[in-house]
Amino acid sequence: MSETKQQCNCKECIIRNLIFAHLKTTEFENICQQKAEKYYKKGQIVFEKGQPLDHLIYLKSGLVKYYHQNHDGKNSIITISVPYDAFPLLTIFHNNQVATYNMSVLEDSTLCFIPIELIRKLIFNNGEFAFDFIIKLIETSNKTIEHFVTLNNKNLRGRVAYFLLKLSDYVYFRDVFELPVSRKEIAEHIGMTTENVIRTLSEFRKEKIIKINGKEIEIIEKERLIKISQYG
Amino acid sequence: MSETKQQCNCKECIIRNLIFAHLKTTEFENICQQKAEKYYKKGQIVFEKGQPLDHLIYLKSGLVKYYHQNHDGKNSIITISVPYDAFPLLTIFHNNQVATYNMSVLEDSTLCFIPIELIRKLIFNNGEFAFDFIIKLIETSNKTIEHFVTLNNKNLRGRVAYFLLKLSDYVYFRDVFELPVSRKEIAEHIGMTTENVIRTLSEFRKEKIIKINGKEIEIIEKERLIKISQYG
DNA sequence: AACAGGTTGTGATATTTATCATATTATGAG
DNA sequence: CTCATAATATGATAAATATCACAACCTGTT
Repeated sequence: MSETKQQCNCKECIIRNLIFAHLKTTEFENICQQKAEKYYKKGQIVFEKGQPLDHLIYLKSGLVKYYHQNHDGKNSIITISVPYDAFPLLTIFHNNQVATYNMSVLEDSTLCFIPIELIRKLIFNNGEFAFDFIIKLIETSNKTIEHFVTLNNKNLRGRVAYFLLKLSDYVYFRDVFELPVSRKEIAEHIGMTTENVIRTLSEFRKEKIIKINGKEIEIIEKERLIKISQYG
Repeated sequence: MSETKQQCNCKECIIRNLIFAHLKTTEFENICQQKAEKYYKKGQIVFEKGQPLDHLIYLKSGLVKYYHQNHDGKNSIITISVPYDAFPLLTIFHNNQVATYNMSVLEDSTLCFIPIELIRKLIFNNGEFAFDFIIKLIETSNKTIEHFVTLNNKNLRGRVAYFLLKLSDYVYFRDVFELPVSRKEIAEHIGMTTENVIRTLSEFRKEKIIKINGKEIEIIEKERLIKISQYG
């Protein structure tokens, strides 16, 4: 991890439209001055369970995961989060500002750190900001809960199909992409074993639904994948 | 459902300490005047997916469930919610104020309806309220997400044990209680089939971990149940 | 180049869970 | 009260998934 020399001036930052849309100029400049932008290399850990969390950490570019580590060493990936995703809002002000799960970086990423204290003051002093913040919070937590409910109703093939479609539709916006995670991590996200994820991907390949070339996936028959995802 | 004649005067309402701790007297009186208290009988539906939701509906007494209805008619219970639980906060301001899941009443219950518009105004005008609201939101959504992650790492016996312990420790605060839900609903909450929930409860009975008398459950060997829950 | 360690891949087998069938017992409606 | 229906219960079997074993390949390091 290293702070970049050239920090963003925040003027055109996308996050501004998402949760900082209703800040006064001075408020925004204050945030921009106190923020810290940091660059993480693939695989680096941003924070771990038990660690104090006194910044709102949002993703500017790259890809990250939030995950639980279980007693027996197995992980559960709670969510894979794209730039400007609102998930980080769920990590702050929680559990006395001590992390209850881990965050690490799946692809080289730029993260923006904003002191929680600033966010707290904004909530207290700027009702419009507070409202935007609440809306985002509610949307993102319902989305995450929905994810788990959805998974619970799918079998192995359905889960793998669902995961591939999510990457295609919400992360890469195309039908050919490099898997940003290992088969093991897919398993940790959809609640299956690594072997069965590999096997299912191979099945899809044999059925000519997808092409596989190492980490590269090409979705050939999207319609069938959608069918399988819905219930297969 | 029927409105009760004698409405609560809100003076000693527990919710006041939870999310309305920092209201001015006038603000609180305003809420108290505009709220509506309603009584629901066991089994009644409070709202369904697709229905407009323009009230914050919190539970004063009784027990409720929030649940998804799947395409094939099967349900998934997202959470079972006790009085003054913060889960209702997640239901408002979401999806253009249209419900994305259902809510129904597990035991005869008294619900308090507060117009969302009042909440919105409070968020805008009272920073302390907004902050309390956000804290509760974050706590409850993390708790719900944690629930699903936890379940994913348990087998059938572990899930049933976990469910019984939750009822004992967070709902009834004792080791003897009446199950507020059918075996089918337990299955819908922990993601298993009804038959296997029944079978597992019978197993626990045969192993003298619990006693079963219809809906009444008595936990005899709590330590073993905890062990099974942790990983059985 | 050689090695260690992790990832991917596949088959055989064991285990877990779901499904189907059927009986018994509650519960609610009329 | 009586019937219909749902809930509980249990066994037999089928299906899904996990586990174990092993090989091939890739990647980074010395």
